[in-house]
Amino acid sequence: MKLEQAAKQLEALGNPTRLNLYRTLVRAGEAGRPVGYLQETLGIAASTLSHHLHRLILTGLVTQERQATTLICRANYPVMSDLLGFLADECCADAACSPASGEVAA
Amino acid sequence: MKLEQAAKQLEALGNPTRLNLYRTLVRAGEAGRPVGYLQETLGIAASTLSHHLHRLILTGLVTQERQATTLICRANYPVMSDLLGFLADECCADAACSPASGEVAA
DNA sequence: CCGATATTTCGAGAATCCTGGAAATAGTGC
DNA sequence: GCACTATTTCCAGGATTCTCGAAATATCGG
Repeated sequence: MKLEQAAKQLEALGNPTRLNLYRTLVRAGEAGRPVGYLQETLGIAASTLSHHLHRLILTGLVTQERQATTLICRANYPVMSDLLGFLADECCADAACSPASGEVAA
Repeated sequence: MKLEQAAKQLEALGNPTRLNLYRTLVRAGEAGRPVGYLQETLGIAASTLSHHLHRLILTGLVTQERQATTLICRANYPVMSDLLGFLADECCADAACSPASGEVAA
């Protein structure tokens, strides 16, 4: 079910700490950010950060790559793009909501 | 804080029942749907629906209007549009993410 | 192999959420 | 005002979340 997955991703972003975390990663771009850097920047316990990071990774919104002892985290753009696509398609909120995909009212 | 509000709205949508509910309202368009209709369609207890509806209304994603004894619920497009705007602006996930708003990496 | 650094897992407490039934409230029509 | 329908509020139980500290794990440099 696509809806279930979208809900999970929205829920993952629906927490101030995680949304802030995700935003930080998006702004970091392709370079990504090490976990330790994020921990200092966000000012939360390492275990707490690990927990939130895990949730974002589970939904696919964030990926990790190991570089020696540090883990680099990156925002996974395509997944977010998919999510926005779902919202536009299923829950279109724009005035330009054309009846392109799926019956509008049956 | 805009981030706090965005997180609240994302959290409101981050539940399968509520996302489905919201989608139903979006598809209903300007006509909206009465609470009772939603309750039958979604197949959940009236009190449960009322609870979820309340959350969506608190975040501004849904509005209600009374028509005699029934309450008509409608998706509040501008709020969703604002939310998508925030995501595009702060957490841009598109390849076309230009460095228009805010420093990209400082 | 050992010490050092980076990160996760474990355990736990407080808070919040989700769900539904029962009772209360709001509004209508007579 | 009264019966009636539509909806919300109250209550409660079970599940999940959020947060952190302490301990465990992983990787590197020597």
